[in-house]
Order: sequence, then structure tokens, then C-alpha cells
Amino acid sequence: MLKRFDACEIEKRWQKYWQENKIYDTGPRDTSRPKEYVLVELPYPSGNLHIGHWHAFAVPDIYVRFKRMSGTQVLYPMGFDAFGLPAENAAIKNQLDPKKWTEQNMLDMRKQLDSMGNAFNWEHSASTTDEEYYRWTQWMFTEFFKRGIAYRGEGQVNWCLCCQTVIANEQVHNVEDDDCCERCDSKIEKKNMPQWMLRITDYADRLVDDLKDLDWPEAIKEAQRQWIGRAEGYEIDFKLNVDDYDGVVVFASNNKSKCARLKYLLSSTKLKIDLKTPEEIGISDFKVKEDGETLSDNSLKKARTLANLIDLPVLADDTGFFIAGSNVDPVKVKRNALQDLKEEELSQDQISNLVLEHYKSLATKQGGEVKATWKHVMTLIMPDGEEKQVTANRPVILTNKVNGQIDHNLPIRSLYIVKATGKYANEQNDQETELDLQPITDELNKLFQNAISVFTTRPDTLFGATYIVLAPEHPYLTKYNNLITNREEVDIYLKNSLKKRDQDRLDISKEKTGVKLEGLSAKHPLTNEILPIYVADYVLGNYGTGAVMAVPAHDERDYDFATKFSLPIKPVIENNEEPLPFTQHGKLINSEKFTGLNSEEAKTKITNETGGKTKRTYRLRDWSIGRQRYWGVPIPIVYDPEGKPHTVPDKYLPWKLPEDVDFTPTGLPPLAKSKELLERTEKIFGTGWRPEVETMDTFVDSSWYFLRYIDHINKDIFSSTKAQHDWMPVDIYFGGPEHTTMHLLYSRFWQKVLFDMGLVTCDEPYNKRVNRGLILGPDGNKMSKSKGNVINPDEQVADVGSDTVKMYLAFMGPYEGSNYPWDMGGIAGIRRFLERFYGLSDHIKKDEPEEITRLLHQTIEKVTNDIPQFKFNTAISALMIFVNRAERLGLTNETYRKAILLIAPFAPHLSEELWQRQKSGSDTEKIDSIHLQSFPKANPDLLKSDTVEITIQVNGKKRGSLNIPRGEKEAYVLTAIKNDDGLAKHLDDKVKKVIYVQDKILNIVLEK
RNA sequence: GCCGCGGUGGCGGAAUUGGUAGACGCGUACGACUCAAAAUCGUAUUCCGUAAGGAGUGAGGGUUCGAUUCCCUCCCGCGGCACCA
Repeated sequence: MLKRFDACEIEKRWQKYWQENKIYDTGPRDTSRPKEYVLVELPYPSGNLHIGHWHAFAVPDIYVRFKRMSGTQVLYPMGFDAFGLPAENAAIKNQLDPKKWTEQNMLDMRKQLDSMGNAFNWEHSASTTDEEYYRWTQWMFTEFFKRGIAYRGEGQVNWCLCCQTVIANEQVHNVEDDDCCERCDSKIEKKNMPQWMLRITDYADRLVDDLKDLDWPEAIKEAQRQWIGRAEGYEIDFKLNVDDYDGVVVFASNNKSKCARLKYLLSSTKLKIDLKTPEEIGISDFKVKEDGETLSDNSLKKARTLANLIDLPVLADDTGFFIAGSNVDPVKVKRNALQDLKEEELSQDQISNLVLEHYKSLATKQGGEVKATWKHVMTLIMPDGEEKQVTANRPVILTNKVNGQIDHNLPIRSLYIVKATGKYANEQNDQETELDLQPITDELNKLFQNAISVFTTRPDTLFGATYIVLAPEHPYLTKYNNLITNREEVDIYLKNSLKKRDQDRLDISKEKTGVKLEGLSAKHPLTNEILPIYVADYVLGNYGTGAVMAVPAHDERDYDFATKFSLPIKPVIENNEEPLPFTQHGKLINSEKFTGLNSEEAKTKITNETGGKTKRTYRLRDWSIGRQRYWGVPIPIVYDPEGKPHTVPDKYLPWKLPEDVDFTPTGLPPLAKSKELLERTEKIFGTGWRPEVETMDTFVDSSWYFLRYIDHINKDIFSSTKAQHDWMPVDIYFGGPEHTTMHLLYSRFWQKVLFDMGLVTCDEPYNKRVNRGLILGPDGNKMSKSKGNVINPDEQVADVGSDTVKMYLAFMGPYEGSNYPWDMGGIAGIRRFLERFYGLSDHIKKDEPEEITRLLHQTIEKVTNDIPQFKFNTAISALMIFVNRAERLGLTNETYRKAILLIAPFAPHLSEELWQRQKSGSDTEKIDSIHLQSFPKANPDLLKSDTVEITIQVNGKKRGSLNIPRGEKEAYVLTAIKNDDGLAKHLDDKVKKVIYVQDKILNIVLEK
């Protein structure tokens, strides 16, 4: 029988009681219990809670409560991601202060959240708009800037006309073939402008590789992999028919041993370069003070200074180390190595020794052997100011052992010729081999040679390459502009293709276009055949090397282009003498000495023959974070009168958002209109200094909030190591699939940067990720005001109560994955069930049948197994089965108490009400909250009944079933079948075989 | 086009180390209560068939005593990537 209850009254009363008694406070970390950090994506305080918020917060609350009752110390915090466009737009529309609007919304939303009755840890909260929060966002940005992770970049950006701001690549969504803004769904344009960027591409490999150890749904991992788009291929050089440089080059340092080293390397290339130090060409007093930026910046600065003094090419060289997969900042290493010593007072050798010692101690700390990647950056500055920069990576192992002995006298210069064998090699001895030096000599060759580097995954088709294609953005188009005889035609094409990019993507026809570069051609690296060079926009400037070798016989795009321009098509791969469809692998033909090899073998053999090498390339671009809007974290940068950016020093953080701003979007950043910000900047830094006027993407704010939750009032650091040891990593992160390639990627990157800086204790922030589905309107469509199918949770709660709404959301289906339509009948069913549960006490008896006792324990078992798998729907179903039977057969008080405990995570208010009524009928005397009790444990002896129903099949078809004692043998069942008329009639004498699975099935196979 | 996930009654879904397909809820039908309706309670509810029986987990094929579950081919839906070399 149903028994109505007043959900509203019960829920308000207990919510107040819980709050007053702080029953959900986690308290300090208690190491006698396991911990679990359960995180839900922090909401934007839009001012009204929608049903999606309920799905996002109330359902995981079931898990949290269950875990707490099971003895785990669970942290379940909540906060607000309160910067962002909606506040600003609302403020513009209604002429309000976004700050006040946001603060009011947070208050309103807090009330709504309270009405959920969730077991949140409000004592661990954070709001991204708090000055004490964004102060740390800014501090991290300044640290990132100092390390070169944050930089001012130039290039094509996504501009949202509606939001009047730049957005990141991840925030561009595809709607019916249009590039649209993630926030407002309006179309975006491409635009060239300087941008604040974060070097997420430096972390591309780790962001891919580290996915494998995460307990995330495969779909999300795969989406991230695809977004990063790592491709393993090969880089092959096609020399241009242009002379190589072969004169004097000045090395931008007076470090003689380093110069000698490079000379040695140059001699091993085929170049005729004469490398000289500044002293050797008569510049005696050459020194530029290093001022704390990265080593490569410093060396480049030196080279530029030098280049201004002379009329010769200048080579800048820089060496850095990556130890144990983590980026060891050479500047920081140097600083740590020198400690309190002044660099100016030391000789080059002394510095070298100190740095070497420091590296050695790092090596020792890591067990005497350090796997590392050695990165070498070289920049060539030509007399006309053109700069070409290359980097070479290769794995090395640093060790403090040489031939088993610890070598204490290792010179620093030897470090950059460390072999992949794990031994130090000395400059003077001949342990170096060409092989070890190959990456460096390759890079040197590149700097001085005039070759087009192409990226390919199919070097096995090299002999089928009949022409070369450059992307319109390729630097050679400007570099060799004076050699191109049909310059005008090329320029028109370049202009058109750039315009095309700015236009509607829909207008791009799939028809290939391009122009041949007259006067410029390339040499096939193996046949020395002269190949024409084209510029065509089907080759992308920002992928691979921006140049491809075209193999029209085996690539569809090249085929289309070759057909259109009547270029030769030369097949070089076949399979059983059949021509192959594009992109397939097979046996090589027409490939000189490689003919007859299969594709896989040929790939490395041909690449080696050309002197090419393997190369990784990525689809991922750096994260552009500058926004030309008001309501965000000001980027803590000021520009000196020369326009050079400097970080705002720590003591001026938080670098506050000015309030004297008209933030109507005009395309000009609103902060540029603030008098106060300008005055503040000049007052602190001096006349002529200018503030940065862009604010940060709000995804920056949310990239680290989980670190602040756990230590939210710390004034000294954004999150202490102690707090992180207590709670990090996040054990389960519940959220929506829309964040797969945005927030989830950004915050992983952010965490890794902090990890490399030694500021966080783990490399990955989230152990397990659970993506929930979407709640659709009753009509099965996405809820939207225009469709009029929006379910307002407040109305639902007023109608049936918070417990019912929460339980209904949990009952719709498994939490992970699917989208579910809201069903009014369905929620009524849950309410009926809870009313039934409310009336269950009417069925309490002195004794209960064994069936009920067993069923109770089976239900405990089922619920205990299902909740950790987020299969709340089947757990609730089990509870329903129990209540249905218990109503009919009656239950003891003891069983009743356990049933209330069992339902407590699902219906926290109702169960508390029933629990408290257990106590002697007195209303005033309170006993401990049900939510502080232990979850019931199933008695294994009661899980299995003595009899089982066994299915009887004949020839695999079900013919009936029998109730037999558990554990009986085959013979017993066969006898039982013979005694059962209904079953026996299906049998004749010709039994061929009997298959018996104990307690489950018996199948009799008859001969035909 | 490539990659990932999925396809089970009128609906949401349940059941996979291969062993009674459709738990639980919704909806529907009939009955009880009622002057009546709602609410509630009871019974039924995959389809075809009066029944015996037969068919049935996107389609087709295979392995097996037995397939929603494993394998192959294909179709459809959702999501991601896409002129990415």
C-alpha cells in the first residue's frame, strides 16, 4: 500500500539538521581509512540550476554516500567557475556589474544546490573569480611565461564575430560543415593577429602516451588521441637546384670548446662552412648578459646582437636537457648549480664544472642512470636578417659511470655528445661515431643546405614521386621569391588561397588548384631526376613540413592534382601484378635496387638511403588563451617602452581586474579603455609602460581548480604538497562528454607543466573519468526553450521531492554513456516506490520467512556490487524487488532497519526520517544521522538458496524446468526428468549425448 | 573516407569467462474498490497462434549440444577526426 509523505517538509527539516550538525564535513585526512577524491565539474553560476546539474551532481552523490557508509574518507567538493562571457553579456544587456551579477547568482545557485540535499564538502570550495584564486592563476601564468610555456605568438587565429574575441582551436566546433563558436554557435573567421599561447604541443607526446595508464573510457582516450593527431612518418630532403652556402659563418659565442665541437660536426657533413668565433673575426668584447629567460632565448639574443655588428651569417647554439622524461630547464639548472655564486665572477670553465656537477647529482638521485632526451637548438641568422631555426631530439641516457667507473672529471662540453649507449664520450677520443652524431649533422645540413624537407608516411613510394608541392604558407615561397620567374601568377594564387581560408568553408570546392613555380625545381634524392615544384592549397602549412612529395600513382589527392595538371603518374607498388588502390601496401616495382621489397621493409631502407629520418608530427596546435573581453583573469604582463613583455612581479598579484571599464564589445579589448589599469602600470613600472589588456580563456581558470579545493585558504602556495599527498589524484571525475578535447586536455597539460616544475605530486590529475549522458526532453529532443520541452528541476522537486528526482535520474539507465528522455510516468513510478517504502513499516512482523532474509542479503550484495560500477538503475531495481516481496510476506524490524540503510544513499532525506523514527517514537530525541552509519554487509551464507531451478533442453530447445536441490549430479536430474510427464514426452530412446552444467542446465541431444 | 561506441518488446532498459532473452520501471488491457472518476490494489502484457506449437536480440552466414554474448560479411544510428601526405 502506498503511504503519502510530505517530501518538502521532510527534506527541509533534515537539510537544516545536516547543515547545523556539519555531518558531511570530511575533516583532516584520516590515514587509517582509504581516501577517495570524487570530483564533479564545477558549474558556471548562470543563476538557475537545470536538470543537467541534477544529473551531474545528485547521481554521483549516491556513490559518495555509499562510499562514506562503507568506511572510505570521501572528499566531494563543489565550487564555481564564475568568469566568462554569459556574465559579461548579461551585464551588457541589463547594464549591470558582472561581478555583482555573478555574486548574486552564486548565492542563488548555492540555495538551489542545497535543495538537492547532496553530501557536498562545502568546507572545501573555490570560486575562480575570487582574487585569492585568480592570484594563483596569474602566478602560474607568470611562471609559465618565464619557462617559455606561455609565449606571445603570431599567426592565424579563430575569431568569433559574435563574441568579438579569439577562441582556441578546441573551442571551434563543426556544425554542418561550418566552423562555429563553442559558446554562441555563430560562425567563426580566420584572422591573423598576435596571440598569447600556451605551448601544449610540447606535451603532445606525453598527453598521448600517458593516456594508456588512465582508467578512462576508451572513447575519450581515442578522441584525445585523434585530436592530438600524432603521426609517425619520415622526413626526406629534396635538394633545390640552388647553390648551397659555403662561406664563413660566425658562431655566436666565444666558448672555444663549443665552437670546436661544432666545427668537428660541420666537417663530418658535406658542407664547406668555415666556422669562426667572434674573436677570430676581430670582435673581441662580445658578451650579452643572460637575464633569466630560457637558454635558447639567451643564445638567440647573443646571435642577434652579433648579427647587427657584422655582415656574415651567424649561428646560435644552445644545449638543454630533458631528464627522465621531464623537462629540466637549463636556466633553472644553472641557477641551482651556481646557487649563491655570481655568474659574472666565474669563468666559463668554472660554470661548466658546476653545471656538470649538478647534472651528475641529478643523475645520482635518479639511481645513477637517467634516461633523457637531448635537445639541441640551432638558429642561423643570415646577413639579410632571415632566421632559420632547427631542433634535433635524440634519446640519451645520462649516467655517472664511464666504463663502470665513476668519472669525476667529466667536462661539461662532453655532455652534448653523450651517446645513446649511456656512456659519456670525450671530445678528444674517438668513441664518437657518425651514427651518434647523425641527428646533429642532419640538422646542420638542413641549416645550410637548400633543400625541401617533405613529410611522408610512405617513403616506399619515393620512386613514384613525380613532383613536389608546397603549402601556400611555405617559407621558401618568400625566400626564393626572386628566383621564381612567374612571380605574379604565384602571388595571385597565394593571395586567393589565403582569402579562401578566410571565407566560408562551404565554398571550398574539392577541385584541386595550384600553380607551378617556374625557375625553381628540385632533385629527386635517389634518381637525381629534376622534379617540378608546385604551390597548392591542398597541402597544409601547419602540418608536417608544409611540403609533400607527390606520388600520384598511390595517393588519391596527388592523383587528382596530377590528372588536372597532366603530370606523369608512375606506379611503384603492386600486389600479384595487380595495380593497387591508393594507399595500399605491396611489392615495389620500378624502384631500382629496391624493386622486389615489400613496402614495410622498403620504408626504412629507402629513408636511410636518402639520409632521411623518422619524424613525428601532430595535428594539435598550441592553445591560444588571450581573450579580447572583460570578465576574465587579466593576463599579468606589462610592456616596457620598447614593447617587450615582462611579467607582473609576485608582490603585485593579484593583478586586479579594473572596474572602470566600458565593456561593450567592439573588438578592442575592454581593458584597453581602463584609465586605472594604465595608471596603475605606469605608477609601478614607470612612464611609458603599458599593461596587457587581454584576459584569459576561462578554461585556464578551470585547469587547476581541483588543486585549490583541497587547500583553498592557503596564502603561501596554490596548493600545498601536504594537501596533495592527502587527496590527489582525483579518484573519480564525473562530467560531460563535451569537455573531452577541451577542459580534460587542457587540465592534463596544466598538471604536467606544474609537475615538471615540481609543484604537484602527480603527473596526471584524474585517475578515472566517467562521462554521463544527456537528459533529453519528454519528446526525445535536446531540451531547449524554443522547443518548449524544458524540465524545470525546481518544479519537479516541489512536486515529488528531491529524493524522487535524484532517484529517477539514477534509475533511467546506466550512468555512463547514453542520453535519456525525461518520462513523467517514470518519475511517478519512483515516487510510488518511495511511498511504498515509506509504508513498509506497516508490514513489520515478529518473524519473517527465510525467503525475505535471503532476499535482503541478495539485495545488499547486488546494491554493493552495482553502485561502484555506476549501475544505479539495477541497484534500484533490486531494491524494488525487495520491497515488493517484503510487502507481501512481511519483514522483521531488524530487516527493516537494514533496508533503510540500504536505501540511504539513494533517498537521503526519506531514509533519515525513517531512521530517526526507529528511536522509541519520540520526536525530540535525535539519534546519530543515518548517513554516519555503516552500510549493511551481506552474509555470504544467505546468498544462495538450497534449491535451484534448472533448465531442461532437448536438442538445445527449452522444454521446461525443474526445481532440484543445489549441487545435484546429472543422474539425479535425468531421473527427475523421467518422472516428469511434461518433460519425458520429449524423449525417446535415441539419446546421443547429455550436457549437464550443474545448477544451471541439462541439455539432451537426440539422434535424428 | 578513417577511428571509436552501439543496434534487445509500444517506451527507458535487464541478462554476456557462451547456459531459462525481456529483470525493474513506464505504457496498455482487463478485474476489484467507487454512484462515478481519479488514486490505489490485483491479473495479464515480445510477436504469430483458440491451442499444441512456432518465430524472435539490425541483416545474412559460421563455430557450438547450446549464441544477445565468439568469428566473418553487410546495413543502420551516435560520437570523434578528416585535402593530415
